[in-house]
Amino acid sequence: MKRAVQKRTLETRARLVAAAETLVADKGYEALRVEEVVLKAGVAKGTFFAHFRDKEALMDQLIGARIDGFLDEIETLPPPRDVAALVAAIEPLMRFMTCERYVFDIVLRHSGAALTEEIGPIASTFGRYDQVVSGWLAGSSFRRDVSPGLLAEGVQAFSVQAMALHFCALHSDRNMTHRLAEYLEAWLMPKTT
Amino acid sequence: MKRAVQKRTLETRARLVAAAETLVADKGYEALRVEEVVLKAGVAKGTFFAHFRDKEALMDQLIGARIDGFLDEIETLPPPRDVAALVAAIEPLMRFMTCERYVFDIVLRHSGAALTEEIGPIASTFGRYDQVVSGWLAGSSFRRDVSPGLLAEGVQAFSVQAMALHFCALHSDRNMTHRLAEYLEAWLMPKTT
Amino acid sequence: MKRAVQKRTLETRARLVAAAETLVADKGYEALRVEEVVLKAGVAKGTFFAHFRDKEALMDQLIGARIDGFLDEIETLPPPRDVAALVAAIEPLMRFMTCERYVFDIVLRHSGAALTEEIGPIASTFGRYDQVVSGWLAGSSFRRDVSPGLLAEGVQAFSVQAMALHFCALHSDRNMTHRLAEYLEAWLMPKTT
Amino acid sequence: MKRAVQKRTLETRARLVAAAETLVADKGYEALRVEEVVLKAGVAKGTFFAHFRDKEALMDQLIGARIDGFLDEIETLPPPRDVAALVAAIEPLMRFMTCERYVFDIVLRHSGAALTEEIGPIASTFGRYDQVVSGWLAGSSFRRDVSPGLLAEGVQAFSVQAMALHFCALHSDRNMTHRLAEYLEAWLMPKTT
DNA sequence: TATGAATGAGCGTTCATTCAT
DNA sequence: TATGAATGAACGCTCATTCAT
Repeated sequence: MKRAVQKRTLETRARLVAAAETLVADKGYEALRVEEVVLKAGVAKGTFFAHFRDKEALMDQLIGARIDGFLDEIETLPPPRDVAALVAAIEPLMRFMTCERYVFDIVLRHSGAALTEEIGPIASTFGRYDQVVSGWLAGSSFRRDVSPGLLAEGVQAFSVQAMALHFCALHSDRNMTHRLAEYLEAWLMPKTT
Repeated sequence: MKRAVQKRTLETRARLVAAAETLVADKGYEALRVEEVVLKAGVAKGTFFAHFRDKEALMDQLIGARIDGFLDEIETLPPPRDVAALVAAIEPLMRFMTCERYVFDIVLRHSGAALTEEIGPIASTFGRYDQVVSGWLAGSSFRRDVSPGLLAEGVQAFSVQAMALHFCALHSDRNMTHRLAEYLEAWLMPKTT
Repeated sequence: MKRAVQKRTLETRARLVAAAETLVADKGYEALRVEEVVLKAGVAKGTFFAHFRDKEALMDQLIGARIDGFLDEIETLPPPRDVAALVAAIEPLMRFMTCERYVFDIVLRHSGAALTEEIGPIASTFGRYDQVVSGWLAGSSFRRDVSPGLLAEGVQAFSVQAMALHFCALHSDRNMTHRLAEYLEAWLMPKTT
Repeated sequence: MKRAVQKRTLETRARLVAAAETLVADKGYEALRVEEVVLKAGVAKGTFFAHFRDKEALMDQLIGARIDGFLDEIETLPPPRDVAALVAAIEPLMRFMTCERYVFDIVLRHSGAALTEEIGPIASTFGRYDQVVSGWLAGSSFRRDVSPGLLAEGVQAFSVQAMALHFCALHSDRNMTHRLAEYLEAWLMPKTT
């Protein structure tokens, strides 16, 4: 009995998410309006707020799902052997995160939450991300004098830095990944001197 | 004649800034309202926008000035010999930048602008910051296999990471600097492998 | 200079009130929607709330103005010589106040506020009302063993009672005034023990 | 079989009422939410509306029961000999009715319903109240030139007036009863002139 | 009877920004 | 430059009530 009810709930929630995704695909994340979402989903406004604490919660859900998709993709890849491969693996995800300044801001705002108790969709992806990268770095030819976990955190820090600069400098596509590559070369490679 | 006008202009601007600073000291940055600023400064709302492109421009001014103050302090310090000293030197600045999530967000938003043409107060401070840190790292016992400029960018990336996590994890004061120290140990020390 | 600005303000306010009055004439007070008012007045929603604290404040204004109109009428009348004349004088006002349950409720809610500092339009009319009735009762053949002011308060109390019952009992028009007449006969006439 | 069902029905209803009373004792009448009632009672929202036509019906029930309690108390009293005694007898009831503006509004809304067919709990209490007061006034030294029934209605009218003013004027406790005493002195006492 | 997800209209609010004077 | 009324698009929220199961 409880199941049946939950089913309806899940359906409604799915309808809201689907409607939102359609709208995002059309106009982007920043332009998303709660009004339009409920209209397209064919539900009442109150229903929206019964499912999502606020608009930001929907964004968390939406963006988190997208990131998870990229991580699924990334997890299928073999551990990168060098920085170039690592950057290439991460690139699609970074490109998504920087598709809109608005998206990047949201991601950043949730980036550290992984350490808190109330973990939302985006925050969870950071956990996955760390695990994946840590795994790669654990059994690799990369630097080994520090723990893979710390290395992974550094990769995250440099990724964020590269993405942040992406919004300021001349927006050539190459810059972001090139900059990241340069960072990681210095961060991950065993001492060559 | 021109001078007289400029003088009045500067006075008005100064009055606005002073009013804003008083309000910030009282309620913090996020709670600052243009309404209150013009009220306290004794000018009309329209006047505000004759002096500042938008509210963000005032924030830029306000926060930039504070950061510059910290940098003045930092520049008087002798080059740090180890990571601990480096972290200690940076700490007051980091503490200010994380006094409010809102402030941190603004700082981040302007952090990369240094590479752009239109450089605002906050962006300028990043330039100064980079120079100071680069200078420190240039003639030091820290890692030398990469350029001081790149090293400085790394210090910035890790600082941001540490500050970002500060807002999520359990907010003990120690965490932020400890985490940064750990990062920088791995980033700045000559690799021993 | 200040005057010119105030003029615009007053015009806008007048436009809002006029729009509201048109809508009320059409659909009644309860059906009044802020949305429709601003639409008809051709102003932004924010403007409405810059002029009226909330919807209730507009209602206060609207209903207060109507009551004032009735009081203007009442003031032109000669002091009533008997209860029948008194009731007849008051009747149009009572009829307005009971035109909608919603209106009566608002009037009641503001009825006693005359004694407070923050006196709104409706509350002010109660002051006028009291003065008018007191004046009538002062030099009259009505009961004189209590002050005219107290007598007037009693008239108010019985009017309210009659109106309140109007909404419950069988809604014949005669009831309200008849009941009031009966009350006032007992309240105002010299006691004959 | 029917009995068993009725029993369960009554139990559920009692649970709802008990839950509501607890909540009211805690936060007052106005803050009562159906949501919280069903939560505390451990039933579904729909169940609430299977037992009460609407929220107002529960309020009617709740407040009516309280008033009945006061009337029980009042009925044990000997007929008051003077206005002071009468006011003292009524005072606890008036104090309850003015414990919240919200309560007073509800009471008022139901006050005249006694004359209608569909008599709810609160309306019934007004019937009792009228009977009690009429009884007191019937065989008393109070005014006798008008019927006890009419006198009782006047007492009601003045009580309402006193209570209404209680919400506006300076909220000293004395005002309400003092004002009522003054009213009733003029309303109930035989002509003294 | 019981369930509880869904309804839904509308209010209040926000506040940086604009523009006619 | 200065003025300050007006803008305006959403968001959040409310919460009693309904209805399909």
